[in-house]
Amino acid sequence: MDAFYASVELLRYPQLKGLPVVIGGGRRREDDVLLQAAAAGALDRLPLAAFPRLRDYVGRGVITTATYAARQFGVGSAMGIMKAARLCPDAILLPVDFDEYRKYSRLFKEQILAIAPVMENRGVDEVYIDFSDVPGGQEEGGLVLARRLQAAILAATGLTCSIGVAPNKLLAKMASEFNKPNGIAIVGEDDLEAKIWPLPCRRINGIGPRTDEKLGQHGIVTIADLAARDPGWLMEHFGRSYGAWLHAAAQGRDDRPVVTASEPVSMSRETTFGRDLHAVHDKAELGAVFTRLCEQVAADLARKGYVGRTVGIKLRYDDFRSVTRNFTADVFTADAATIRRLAGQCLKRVPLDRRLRLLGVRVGSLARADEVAAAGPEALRRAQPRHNKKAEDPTLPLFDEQTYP
DNA sequence: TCTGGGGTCCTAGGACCC
DNA sequence: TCTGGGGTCCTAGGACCC
Repeated sequence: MDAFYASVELLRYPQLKGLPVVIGGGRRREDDVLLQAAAAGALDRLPLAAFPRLRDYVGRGVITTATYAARQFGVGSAMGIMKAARLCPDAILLPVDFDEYRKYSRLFKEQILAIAPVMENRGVDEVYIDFSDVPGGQEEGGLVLARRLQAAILAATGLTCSIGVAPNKLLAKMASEFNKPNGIAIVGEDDLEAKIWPLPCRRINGIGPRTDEKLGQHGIVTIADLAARDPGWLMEHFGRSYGAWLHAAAQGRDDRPVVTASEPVSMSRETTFGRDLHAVHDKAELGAVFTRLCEQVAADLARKGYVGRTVGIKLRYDDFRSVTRNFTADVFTADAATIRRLAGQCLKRVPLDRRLRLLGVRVGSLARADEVAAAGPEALRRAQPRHNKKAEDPTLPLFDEQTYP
């Protein structure tokens, strides 16, 4: 979807069309004007002067989406809002509204599923679709079907999207970037040299800033540069597995299937504080946040019907270094108090001499709650407990009577 | 003026088992 | 006195993605 969050906001605030608008940060007191207008049902009549501006922002947020008009100023996603405010102080800043984006996410995916049922979710605004067995999917190299999808999505949501059609996911993803916004690009096996190789390596989905930097140090800038390297050399410098993948990706090779269903591996909640907190000095505040995060993860697990046996914490110090601690128990849980107690044990294993800017709680090793319950309480315990010194702590419960009363 | 939140996958080393 | 091979599970950190 094109500039998805921003485009969804423009549906509510059509008067912002064409203006530099960015989405980011949390809701602030200054944003109450938007809430009041929403309550009055007058969002589309709200005068421009009433909207919060980037220059008014105080805090630690980042930009999640910028309209194309805002991008003209060099403002882009993942950029700190304070930095963006210097580039374009007059840009309108709207708070993120995930519920609204999820609503439109469901809408556009419904449209796709009705036409092409083999669809893989890649987050709230992106999917892979297998055209292979869709009637007409091969017409004009996929162009006909792509147009049909765009039309259906626009009619149902008022939103535009960009589609890349290619023999595999790797190339389709790159192709989808070629004609944004509201574009279609078709890339075949024969187009590799002309359309893919001239691109910078960073455009490959799976090459991030770190790898790009390292490639650059070896004089590898474009995908053509990468394709020209010996696979053995790549494996030496980037590891057996990643090196082999880099080689294959540069040749446009990718045999990953379109995966239509998947189970979550973990669920987590984390928060960055308005100011850095000290473990001793701000103990009460920190403890309250910690408890709330555990309650939120527990609620997420319950709502989605999962239990987990690995509880972990993440914290980020004022110097931005992060550490994590995990603990895998013998029983599955979705209970906030149990999660809080296990996470608390994790917290004791981490140095707390610096101020903290972020705290997070995670539950992993997930299983479906109904399946675990059906297996019976005895099955909750692992048949043969692994050696895990912390798991042998006699103060820890053998059975989670909160989750399985 | 620093740098969100929610995820996945991979790696490397240690513990343990057969 | 020296020291297997294959495997699983767990932890911590890191790269990457949306």
